[in-house]
Formats: sequence, C-alpha cells, structure tokens
Amino acid sequence: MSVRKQIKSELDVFREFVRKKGLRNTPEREIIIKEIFATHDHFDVDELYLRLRSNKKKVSKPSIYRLIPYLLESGLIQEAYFEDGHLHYEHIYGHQHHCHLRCLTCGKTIEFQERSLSKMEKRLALKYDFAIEGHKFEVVGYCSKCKAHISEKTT
Amino acid sequence: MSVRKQIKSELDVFREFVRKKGLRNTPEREIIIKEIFATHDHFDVDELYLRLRSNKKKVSKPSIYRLIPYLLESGLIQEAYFEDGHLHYEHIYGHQHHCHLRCLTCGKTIEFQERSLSKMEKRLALKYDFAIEGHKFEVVGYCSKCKAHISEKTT
DNA sequence: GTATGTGCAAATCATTTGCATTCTC
DNA sequence: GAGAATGCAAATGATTTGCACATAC
Repeated sequence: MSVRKQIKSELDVFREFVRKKGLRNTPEREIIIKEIFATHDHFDVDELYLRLRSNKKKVSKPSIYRLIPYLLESGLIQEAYFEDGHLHYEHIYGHQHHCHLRCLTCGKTIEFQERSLSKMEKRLALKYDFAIEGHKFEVVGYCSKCKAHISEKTT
Repeated sequence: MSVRKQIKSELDVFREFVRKKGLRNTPEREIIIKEIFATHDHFDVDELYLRLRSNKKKVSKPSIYRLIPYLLESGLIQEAYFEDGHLHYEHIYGHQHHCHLRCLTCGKTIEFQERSLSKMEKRLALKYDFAIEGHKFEVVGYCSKCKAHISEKTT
C-alpha cells in the first residue's frame, strides 16, 4: 500500500515548479493539492470542490480551474478520462504509471500495469520521429456483474 | 487508398440499425452520415456543421447531436479524443482499427496499427472477468518539427 | 511595490431540451 | 395516423473571464 516513499512530497514538487516558472504559491493552492493527494481516487472539479467544502476549506472553483493547468504541467496530475460531460483527473506523482479498464455500464475502473507499452513507444518514436511524452490507454467493456445483466436483455 | 471495399455502405449499415431499433431514417441523417464519410478526417460537431453549411446542406446542430449516440451505437463512428473543450470523433466503419499518435504542439495526428493490443485485451478479459468492447489508445508527444522548436526554448 | 492570485458575479461555449411542425413508416 | 425527427429558441452545465481586493515575493 505504500508506494508513497519518495524524496519530495507533492507540495515540494509544486513549490519547485512555481519557483522555476516565476509563479507564486498560495495557501489555497496547497490546500487544493493536499486534497487531491488525500485519496487515491480520480476526481473532477466539482467533486474536488465539494470535498474541500465538506472539509471546511474555503477555496473557490475558479481557483481550482486556474490551478489545473499548472498541475498538469508539473506532472502532478493527468487527465484520466472524459465522462458525464467533463474531464476527470488523477494524481500520478508518486504512483507507477498505469492504464484503465473501465465498465461502460457501472463506471467501475480497474487500474492495470502494462510494461509492453514502453517498448511500443520506443518503436513509434523511431518510426515517426516523435519525442514521446506519454500515453493514455483506456480499455472499455462490461465488468462481471454488468455483463450478466446485458446478456439477459439481448435477444 | 481503397480499403473501402465492403458489402454494405455506411448508409446501409445505418438503415439496418434504424430498422432493428424501430427508429426512423430521414434525409437529414443520411446527409450527415455522407458528410462524415466524405473525408477521412476526424471531426467535431461544429466543424461538421460548418462543412454541411458550406455545402449548402440544411441540417441543424441539434440534429447532429441527436444522431451521434446512434452512430456510436451502430459502430459507424467512435470518440477519438477530447480537445479544445469538446469531443472529436472519427468514422471507423470500413477502416481497420487503429490508434493515434498526436503532437501536443501542432495537433498533427498519425494513425498506427498495433496488433499486440488484442492479445493484451484477452489477458485483461480473463484476469478481471470483463467483456472487452474496445479501447482507446493515444500516444502523445512532439513531432519532428515541433520537438526542434521546443529544444530551442529549453535552457 | 508590483504583479500575481483570489473570490465573486457575469459571460461564454458546448450541449440539451421544450415545443410546434413536419415527416416516416 | 401515431410516433419520431426536425428546427428554432431557450435552458442547462461546465469552464472562463473581468474586476476589485488581497497577498506573495
């Protein structure tokens, strides 16, 4: 359960990022970052905002929206998937890279490791002369529970 | 250039889908489908709407929005990626499945085949007891032109 | 001290919906 | 002829922006 052994905390990473970019750090930003890293769950802006509210933290939605590009750029979070009309994110700093297996019916998400993808990326980089930054690999289908219900409905 | 050799046209596929579902086909829907398949490009709703307009085809945006779920369900199109605040789609009927390599700077997209993914899917299906429906695999990075510019800027 | 960040309220943009009318089956 | 689909205009929901004030460096 503790892959969270590393030199720098997420806050340190952000502080360094801010310094290098000539930005400014604020208590609001640290509150948001702490909340994002407080659970392993994926999040969307509204969810995160409500989590902050229920913890009596006063941060506005625009502050969250304005922070997200910096969190992406500093590598603390990444876009996970688009669903229900908006993007969902996940924090990635301090976790191994993983891909998602998602149920189309109930939304259940399983994370899995896939080591063969890095080889593939190297091949692509060579073949197309790209500097690969990363990938998004999402497999969708029906989980054990949901696929049972679907086969009932199908003629 | 001609992978487009198949028994049924996209319109036939849609007509059959409509019949099976007890829906109704309309000239507007056929116009939209023809326009989608008129180029190999990815599209978003607004782009498609403008393409239709410039071809003097009178179809409203809501009609496009209302058609998209059916096109997804019938397997004629799929979501390609989320960018600039909205989803982009691509038509897939009559084309081999492929993945995307996309440049983060200029947006240039290269399509590539990846046969090893189907093996991976079979493994996942077994391991997690999922009925796999498909996947979205997008690799991002910087294309040959753009990566040159970036290294200039970097200290 | 300056310029960046904050919160609020208003604006914007993509998408959806209500409704009267038209059209498909 | 009944139920679907269309187009329009209005509503919704996520995200962005303008602005006055606060605050980090």
